[in-house]
This record gives sequence, structure tokens and C-alpha cells, in this order.
Amino acid sequence: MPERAGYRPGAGVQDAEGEPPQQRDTKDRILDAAERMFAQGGFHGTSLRSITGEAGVNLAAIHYHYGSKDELIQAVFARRLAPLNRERLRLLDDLEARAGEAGPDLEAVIHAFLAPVRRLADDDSSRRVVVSLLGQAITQPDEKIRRLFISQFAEVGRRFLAALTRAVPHLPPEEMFWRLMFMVGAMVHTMTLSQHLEEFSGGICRSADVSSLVTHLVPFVTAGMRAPASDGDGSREPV
Amino acid sequence: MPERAGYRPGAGVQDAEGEPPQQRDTKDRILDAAERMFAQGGFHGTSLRSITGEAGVNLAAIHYHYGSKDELIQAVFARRLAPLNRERLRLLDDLEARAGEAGPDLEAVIHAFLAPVRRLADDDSSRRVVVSLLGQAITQPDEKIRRLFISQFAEVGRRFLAALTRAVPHLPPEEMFWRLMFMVGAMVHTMTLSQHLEEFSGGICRSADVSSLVTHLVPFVTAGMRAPASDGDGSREPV
DNA sequence: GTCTATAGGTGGATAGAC
DNA sequence: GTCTATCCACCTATAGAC
Repeated sequence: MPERAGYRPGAGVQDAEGEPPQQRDTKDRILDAAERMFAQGGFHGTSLRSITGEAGVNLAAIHYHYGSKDELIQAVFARRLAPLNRERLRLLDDLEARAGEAGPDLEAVIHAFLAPVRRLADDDSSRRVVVSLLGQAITQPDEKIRRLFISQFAEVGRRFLAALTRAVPHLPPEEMFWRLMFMVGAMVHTMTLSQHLEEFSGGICRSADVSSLVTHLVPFVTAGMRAPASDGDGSREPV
Repeated sequence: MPERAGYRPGAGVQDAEGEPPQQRDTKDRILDAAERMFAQGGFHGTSLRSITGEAGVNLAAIHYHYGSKDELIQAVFARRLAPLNRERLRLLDDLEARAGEAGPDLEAVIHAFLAPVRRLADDDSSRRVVVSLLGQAITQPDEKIRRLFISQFAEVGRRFLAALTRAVPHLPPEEMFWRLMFMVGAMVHTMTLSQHLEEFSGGICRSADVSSLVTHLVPFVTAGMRAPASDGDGSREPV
């Protein structure tokens, strides 16, 4: 490594590979810190000052690189959601290409939807918080955040709804949509609580990692999807 | 009604019955407004000023009646969660009293858990927001809110886990706990999105009320609970 | 119990030097 | 690109008159 002649901020790290997290670009450090802090304290509950403190950068750097807190939040999501949904669509494409006229098997479709969330948590241990972040975001009342989610989810929802409907014939589209929501809900909710599952279960649940979640969720959802369509107004009391 | 001789704040409304919402006690008006505003804007995102503005009371009244924002939040929850879980336990008690040695039927237990949420939304149209509020709260990263939820849910979780395990023998407790979380997740998540389900589904889902949710969710969860236990590490790719 | 007034603090955002 | 310094809007909470 050449001696440092003259201070050129941010220039020295570009030619290094495998640089420690503390020396990455300011812009990325902000994004990582923001993700961590948002997951821990929520969006309204996390101040930009706490993010810059965690990232070891200046407060003004956030506004320089991202413009505003809102745009920072959107950037945090875009980085995770885009690859996640791309992977889901890729897996579904593969399944449909290999399947015959009848389309892919139900369990395979469900697996294609759920398995990609593993990558969110397993790539990097420091990114485990992401799963909590996504869980929060989807229940967030904020209009902008919800719109971002809906737009990111639109194509995935449409494609998987079609694949599921084909795999479980004779189920009304409305019923299938409800069940798709149930699957998303079971996944998101359990992901969100994953950090606290052991406490929540009183020790029954020991390994609350995302991989276990997927493992347990796939058979549950597969069976649920195959349930007969609901009937009546639901007000009956089964005894 | 007697003419108003002298201003005695809050005294006149006590002998009236069926008074309009604007004239109820300040304390209740605050609670109702807080619930509405929290559901709409989140906890950190909602200021006490916006609550008092909505309720038509003074800012200081919140601190007089509830002490602090934190305690107000807890009061909002306690009013809804306590009856909800009491109703669940009552239904489960009834089921177990009427069932034989083998314990109540699986679907009946699931129904006992899910049906009480109907009361949250159907009693009063202005309370529909409650379902969104509860959904938010359970994913909230705030330590205090989460602890409140865990403590409120403790007995219900224990009792229903036992009942479910008895209704579906030969399923390991850990597996059953995962599935209980899946049920809660599917319920909470769909409740949270219920206000936006029509938009989310692109028109497929027209009636997104809580009653429909329960109707559709019961058979889904019942089938999921009966699924064979998961095996392996979940990393296989079913094709 | 209800109000005004204000303390005391923190938030996001920006201007301008370097 | 990075930093200091600062603006100003807004927050929770409280003191004290009525």
C-alpha cells in the first residue's frame, strides 16, 4: 500500500479489497447503520443523529448523500427488497420452465416464495436485523412506506397468485388471495419476532433462525393452501 | 334538562345517558382519540398535541389523567387486550368443559382463539382502527410495548398451546409453537392490512372485514396444524 | 379538573468554511 | 465530500392561575 501523500478522502479505500467495515464508503456506512438502527428503534423512533453516531460519520453527510430522512428510508428498503423479489421471480421462472402443462407443484411454488428470505439473514450475521426491519415496514401506517412496499410486491404477488391458483384448482381467486396474505403474514410476523422467539416461547423454541422458520413454514402453508374452501359467514361455532 | 347555573365542568354529563361522543368524560375522549391517532400514525409518529386536538381537550389533560405518553399507550392497549384474551380463555374453558377425555376438537380450539377478534372491529365502526393498532404494536421494536404484549399474551399462549398439542398428538412442542406463531402472524398481518386489502389485491378481495378474515383463516390454519411435522434442515429444493 | 404559559430538550434540515 | 455551527419547528412535561 503506497504511503499517503496528501489527504484524498474516500480515495484510498477504493483500490483495497476486503476492507474492514469501518473504512467503507460513507454512503454505505450510513445505509448499514440506518438499517440496523431502524430495525431496532423503528423509523420515527430513530433519529438521524443516532444513525450518524453509529456509522461514525457526520450528520450533514446523510443529507448530502440521501437528501432527507424519507429518501434514506426508501434507500434502505430498495437495497433489500429488489434482490429478494428478483430471486423469487427467478425461482418461479425456473419452476415453470421445468414444469409441464399443469404447472409446478404447490409445495415448490411456496418454497420459491419463502426460501429467498434466507438470504436476507444468512449472508451476513450483522444483517439479521433486516428481517425485523421488513416486518415492521409492512405494518407501518406511514403512507409512503406502504406505497413502496405495494409497488415492490406487485409483480411478485401477481405471478405467485397465478401459480398458486394453478397448483390448487377449483379454489376461488378471492380465497387464494386471502391465503397468500396468510402465508405472507405468517412469514413476516415470525420473522419480526424471531429475535424474541425464545423469550416468547418460554424456552420451547430454541433455534429461531430464519432457516428454521422456512423449514417449519413450508409444510404448514402447503397444507393450509390445500384446505377446502371456506363456506358460510363464519359465524358458526364449531363444537 | 336544567338550565346551566354556574360552570361545573364534567358534572352535567354524568346523569345523562347516551350522550354524544363529544360530551363524554375527558379521560375517555383522550383514550378514544389516542387509539385512533396511534393506529393511523404510529406511536412515535403521533404527538400528544394531535391527540388533544382530535379529542378537543387541553394538552395538559393527558398528563393529568394518564401521567405520561408511555402510560397513555399502555392504557390504550389494556382496554382492548384484556377483554380480548379474557374472551379467548372463556371460550377455551367452555370447550374443555364440554369435551371428553381427548380434549376439544382442533378446529374448535382455533376458532376459540380467532373468533374474539371480531368483537374488536364489529362493536363500533369507529373502532375498526383497533385491529390495525394491535397489528402495529406486536411488531413494534419498543421494549415496553413488547413486554406489555408478552405479559398479556402469556396465559393465552400457554393454554392454547396445550390445547392445540392435545388436539394434534404426536407433534413436537417446538413444532406446535411455530405453528401457533404462524396462526398469530397470519391473523395479525391480515388484520393490519385489512384497511388496504382491496388496494393490495387489485380488486380481487372486496370484503376485507374482520369477519371474513376469521371465516377464511380458520380452515387454512386447521389444515396447516394437521400437516405432518417438518423434517430435514429445510435446505432441499422441492421440485 | 381545566387552562395558559413556558421550560427544557430533541428533531430534521441547511449555510458556509475547509 | 466532510465538517462546524446554527436555525427553527416541534416535542413532552410541568408549574401555577383559575
